Amino acid sequence: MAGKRSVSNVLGLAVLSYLSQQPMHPYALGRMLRDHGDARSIKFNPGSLYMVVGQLARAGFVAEQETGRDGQRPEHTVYALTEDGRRELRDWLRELVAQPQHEYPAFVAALAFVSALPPGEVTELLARRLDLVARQQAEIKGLIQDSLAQGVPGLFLLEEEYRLAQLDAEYGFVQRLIARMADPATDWITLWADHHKQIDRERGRQ
Amino acid sequence: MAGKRSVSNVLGLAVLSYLSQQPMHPYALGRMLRDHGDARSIKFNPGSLYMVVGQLARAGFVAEQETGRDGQRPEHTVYALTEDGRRELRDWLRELVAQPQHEYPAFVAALAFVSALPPGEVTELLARRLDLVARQQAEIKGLIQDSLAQGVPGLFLLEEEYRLAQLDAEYGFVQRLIARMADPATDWITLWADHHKQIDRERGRQ
DNA sequence: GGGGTCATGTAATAGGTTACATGATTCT
DNA sequence: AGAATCATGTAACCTATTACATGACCCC
Repeated sequence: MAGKRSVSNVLGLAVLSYLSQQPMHPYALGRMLRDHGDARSIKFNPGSLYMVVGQLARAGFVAEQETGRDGQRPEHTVYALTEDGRRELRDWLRELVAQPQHEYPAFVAALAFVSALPPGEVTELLARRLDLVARQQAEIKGLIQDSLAQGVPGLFLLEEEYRLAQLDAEYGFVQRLIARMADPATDWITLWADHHKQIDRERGRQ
Repeated sequence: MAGKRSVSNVLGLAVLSYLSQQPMHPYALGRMLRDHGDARSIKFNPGSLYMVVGQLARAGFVAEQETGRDGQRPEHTVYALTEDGRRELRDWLRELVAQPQHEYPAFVAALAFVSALPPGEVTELLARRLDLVARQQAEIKGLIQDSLAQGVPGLFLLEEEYRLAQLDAEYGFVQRLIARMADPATDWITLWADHHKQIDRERGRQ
């Protein structure tokens, strides 16, 4: 729907969202990100934050409101959302909710080239992955339980539930993959072996 | 396992993998990426390719082998994998297969801030997403069928099957989410309404 | 009262994307 | 023969990450 956003880093979305609740200075935004757990959903490092706020300001989505100070701490510039910023926030969210993006998870790349490893080793590696995925699932479940226990409404835990659903699917996929590789009917062994013979031939030629 | 790879862009993994089959020049690498469909798994644009090849060369993973030409086309530099490069390829793959990375899909960010939109609208947007997810599923299924029909072994379609599994999970999640929002027992409505009252209050204050 | 950590940010550097340049081949 | 596309890459620009600087506050 929107050709190209003037600020494309999703960290900007977080900034717009926080500023829609009250004006803030960048450092406070960073604290929010960390404390409110949104740094799990959005890649965050302090340098990028100032950059993004600068971009948002140039685009007219936020405006310097005042430059204040707290006690004898360094001065800080407080930013507020503009009317354009409010529109951008809603429009951006609409796009992200309604339109699935084509993404590039690391595991997809790994699968695309996994035949460069010998099959026996791949089976072992997948088993290790399975274990680590299970740990992540447990961790997220714990996090959700703790949050609910502290009174956080489920509405604010949707990201984590989504991650969990993705991890469940990944777990199943990897399990089935391991089984398929072990199954003699699959017949990847000869294919795989040929592939490696070719690699070795090439290697000899250098 | 590896502290920090000297080349972190996964496009470099694709380059290492192709070069393990035969020496090539960057443009040919680009063609492979496109034609072999790996550009669906790895973000690719021509500029980045030359950059990454340069990084790999500085790191000693690939080396200029000769500078040739084809017909009267411009000269081109052919690169070959080094022994270090072969090691890096295997090590990198091992890491990517065995260790799940923390990722930041756009939809996670959307979910984290979705309460900034009114609930009625969110339901509609989710329904549209559902439709688009279904289309992607169909597209991938078609792609897999076509490839199998043309004799591509399933071993080289794992990425697409993985994507499919993730999309299935996403479809289910979104469906359940829509249902939960419609369910009176969920009781997000008042919460959500309060949230928006606060936003409006804030808006008035500007 | 000295050693950490917090608050606030800037500057340097590296990484990635877009736009363009140039000649060859191919199409109509 | 002119237009379009392919082959090959370079350069300029923008984005993002890392490293550092400075003074407060806090702890023992």
